[in-house]
Amino acid sequence: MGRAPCCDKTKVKRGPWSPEEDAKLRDYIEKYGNGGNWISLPLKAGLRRCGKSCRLRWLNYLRPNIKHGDFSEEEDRIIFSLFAAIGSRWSIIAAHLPGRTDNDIKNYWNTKLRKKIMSSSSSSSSHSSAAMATPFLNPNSHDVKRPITPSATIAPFSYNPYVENSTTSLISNINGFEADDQQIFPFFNPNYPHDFSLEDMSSNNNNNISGTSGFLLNHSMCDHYSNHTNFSSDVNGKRSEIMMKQEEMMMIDHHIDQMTKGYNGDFTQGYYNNDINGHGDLKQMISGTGTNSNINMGGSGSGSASSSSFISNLAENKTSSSLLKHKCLPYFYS
DNA sequence: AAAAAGAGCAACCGCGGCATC
DNA sequence: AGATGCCGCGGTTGCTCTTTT
Repeated sequence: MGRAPCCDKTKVKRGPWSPEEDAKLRDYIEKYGNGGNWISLPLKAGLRRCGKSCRLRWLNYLRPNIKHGDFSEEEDRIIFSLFAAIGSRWSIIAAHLPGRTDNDIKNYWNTKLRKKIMSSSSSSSSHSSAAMATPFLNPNSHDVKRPITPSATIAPFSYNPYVENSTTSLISNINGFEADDQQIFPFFNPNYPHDFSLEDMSSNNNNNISGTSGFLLNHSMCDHYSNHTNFSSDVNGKRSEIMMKQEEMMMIDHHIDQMTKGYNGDFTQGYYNNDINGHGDLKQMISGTGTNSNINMGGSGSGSASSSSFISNLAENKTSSSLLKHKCLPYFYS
């Protein structure tokens, strides 16, 4: 006994949308929105279409700021990296590519990128972004563990104290990796003989990971740092790994350093801001509460320090137990 | 020039999860 | 607590256009 159909298929039009239908749908949504109910929308908008079809048409084609056309190399790189990290969760990947839809990315992957990977994986020792994603193409691989799906671990939209918007953050979704380090590491980093720290990168000028965007922190590291702050890998009772950009690691490092040295005042003055770290996760990641506790860099407080001086200032404050010295997995996206 | 094969992509389908009753 | 309805997602289909034979 299956689910009842969402609409009467014999009474709705199917197949390609005409310009007239597009105009009706666009006009209606621009005036009234979808009213929180796609099923009833077609009737109100004067369309003989299934509500799901309307939703799809709007989200994938008519919505403002949709980007059509060729993907850039940077977008390729982001897709490869995220695919390597989280697999075929297209909506999450799409959230990191403004203007691109999950459907677009999925199609692009199936028609272009997968072939690119196949050719890349056949060449033996590639360190390319494409090669990083190859493990997913071989589900029987003994070397690689796929992350189990979020639905099997935690609800995808359940509260996550590390993020302000759980629906769009990669960090929230990386919680799907409910596995231990030994499983995660070879999966995520199949092309590197060992893992790297941020310090390795700066001191050795290690070209192998030039272009990396950040690191995957395993839950052991998160647990370690939970001694200093509320920064912890425990989310809703589930252990999880966290992806962080280099500057985010530096900021947390500095925060911990200050606390270790006895500073226990309010970390309210912002050198945290979106301009620097690119997304809004860090604030709650550091504070654990989502209320205040931003890090105080100790500068003028303008919050507008340039990213480079800001990072170098932070790097000078590294402690011996620095986060920056931990071996982590490099990852590659914007 | 015509047929076949391949590529690209919009749209459909059904399932899982969440919200509500 | 269970039933129901809706949304969102990922896999798949099938149409159209292009390339190859």
